[in-house]
Amino acid sequence: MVSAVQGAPRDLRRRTTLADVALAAGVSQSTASRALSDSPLVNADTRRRVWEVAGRLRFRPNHLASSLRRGATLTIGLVVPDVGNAFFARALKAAQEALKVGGYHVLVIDSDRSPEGERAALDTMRAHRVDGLIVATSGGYEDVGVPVVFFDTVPEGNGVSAVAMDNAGGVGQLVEHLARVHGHERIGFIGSEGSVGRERLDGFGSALARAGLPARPERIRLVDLREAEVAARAAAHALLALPEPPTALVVGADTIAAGTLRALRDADRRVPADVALASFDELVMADLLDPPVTSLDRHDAELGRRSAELLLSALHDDPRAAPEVHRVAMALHPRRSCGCGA
Amino acid sequence: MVSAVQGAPRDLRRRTTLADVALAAGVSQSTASRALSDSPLVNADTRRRVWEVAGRLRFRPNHLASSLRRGATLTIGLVVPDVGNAFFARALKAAQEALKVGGYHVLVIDSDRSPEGERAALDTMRAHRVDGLIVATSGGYEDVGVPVVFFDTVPEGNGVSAVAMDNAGGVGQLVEHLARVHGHERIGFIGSEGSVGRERLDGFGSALARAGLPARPERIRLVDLREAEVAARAAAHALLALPEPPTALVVGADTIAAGTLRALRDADRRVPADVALASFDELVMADLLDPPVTSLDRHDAELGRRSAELLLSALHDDPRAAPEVHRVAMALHPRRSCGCGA
DNA sequence: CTGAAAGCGCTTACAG
DNA sequence: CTGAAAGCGCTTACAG
Repeated sequence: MVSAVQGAPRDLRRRTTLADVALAAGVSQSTASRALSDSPLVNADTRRRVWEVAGRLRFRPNHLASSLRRGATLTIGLVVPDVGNAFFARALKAAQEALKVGGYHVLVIDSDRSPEGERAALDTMRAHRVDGLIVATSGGYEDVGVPVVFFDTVPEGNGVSAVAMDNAGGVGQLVEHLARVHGHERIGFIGSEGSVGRERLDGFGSALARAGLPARPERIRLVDLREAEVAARAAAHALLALPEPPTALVVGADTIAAGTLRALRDADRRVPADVALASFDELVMADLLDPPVTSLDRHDAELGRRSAELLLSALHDDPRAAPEVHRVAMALHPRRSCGCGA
Repeated sequence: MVSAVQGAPRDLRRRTTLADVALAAGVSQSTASRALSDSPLVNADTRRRVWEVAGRLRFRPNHLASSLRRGATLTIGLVVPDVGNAFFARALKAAQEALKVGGYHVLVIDSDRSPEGERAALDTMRAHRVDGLIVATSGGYEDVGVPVVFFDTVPEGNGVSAVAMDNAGGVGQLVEHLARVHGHERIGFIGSEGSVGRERLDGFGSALARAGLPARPERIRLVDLREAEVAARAAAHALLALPEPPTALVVGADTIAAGTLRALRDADRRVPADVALASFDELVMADLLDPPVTSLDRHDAELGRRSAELLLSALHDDPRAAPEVHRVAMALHPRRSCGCGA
């Protein structure tokens, strides 16, 4: 049976409360509470009886009341730049699964990739008295007074726990592959703004240097991730219009790769024959694209899961445990777009 | 500045409470409360003073306490089969945005596509005293006693509000296009289990009949969405191995399309020359696939947004308003995989 | 316009 | 092992 939106008047069908259970079980509210929390302080028969009555009356303890009283909500706040994005959606899913094991639930708020949005999200988290936070920051982070684990980004400062990809190392692998294996010397880069983008950009610079290639500022473009596909398309067109256009492109995100592929198609450039392409993020269904796009392996779920685990250990084990920064190593997955394969 | 995971001992840095604000502002707690809720019952000067003090002390009202007292949490529960899935992730994002306007926050729980997971999710929602629910059911729904809007699925029974795609009509368009425009007579179907899958399957049957084509049970396969890509690949192989294999395939989801494309590639079938393909859901970056896949347009965000709006109106306007079922009409987006285009 | 007091539904010292 | 009572931090009749 399914409830109508109209439902019954709130007042009549009062929810059953602990007092109701205690009354029906013929014990005090204290005892009922202890019985239901499986306290050893309660007689086995009493416990059984209380549980039985609670079941019969369909008692669901009011989480608000118990949280208020105990000063803990068993709720974790997750702040992400964009829940609709595949990376964050999958990380969320994995974090949620890991937190469920510890009995925690998740309040997710989307910061919309803006510092103000993030501050508003953190405000709400504070009002909801979350026990801990997992934050992929867009630059608006401020202390909420509960344990935090950052993910995706690693903010500057000490005493911070974080789980992030090895951004610089990952981009390095892409550049190295294009340079060493495929002999490219004019490599362009389309990246993103923000701290993750900056790490990837830095990685690009260092990798060029290591490969003995000149750094040419005009071959670098940064886009706003809020409009990545469109902006990347424009950026790619700009790179193709250079007097000496790049023969290979490294792009800093899957959405940027999509925009870039469209630009290459607009401009009738074959990939990889005319321009090679390698993307940091693996594209969804990368193997089915035309051409399949070379990228680093994804670690969406792993990042989510590990952040959750780190937070759980901060919450449970030793609250003063040394903060840890985990960098997830990235592995290259060559496909046709860089020039590999058939 | 960024907080360490260790943080300060909970006991010392007590959060500032309404009583603190009242004390510092030299008013009673009642007046402080009224001032902060912008009640007209309070003197303008008093109000200003209280606000000023609250700001200075960085007062954040405890949402648990006010929810407990007022009997409303301003929180909406969203139950989805799989938050990591693009459709649900985007619908979630849109629902969240629409609910934010009404001052509501969202507690999301993943049911993992199982009735038990859904029941557990609903139990948690009840414990958290959400004010309303948006549910994409996996078959475990039971009344929680708050207004509900279903989305994606339309449960049987009266008095239910729901927003869903026109599943039967959508599949009908795909079949009709393959039959009428491209002349296919042997059309296979790979769909999914569950109520949405059933509607799409039914739509397939009716559309075949309308097109005057025979219904051949062996040309139909249903897969479990929890392993859609793998299962669809196997199902497609099975269809290709039939004595009279289909010359065109209609698939009931984007993930099924992905598995099917891989099977066609395994079997060296060209698309659309050997086998045409049309998918219900648009694939991510559909235009960049090899080949671009014909599908219906996506309405992820629209479904999320409209569910949220329906719930808001049930919550605010008239609690006894007649339940509404919205069916979103689907539009065909022909691409190369069905035989259209260059 | 303001304040003292009750109460939302729990949990947990405290006293037996 | 059990119960009476206090209290978590708010909001809101009720009385002035």
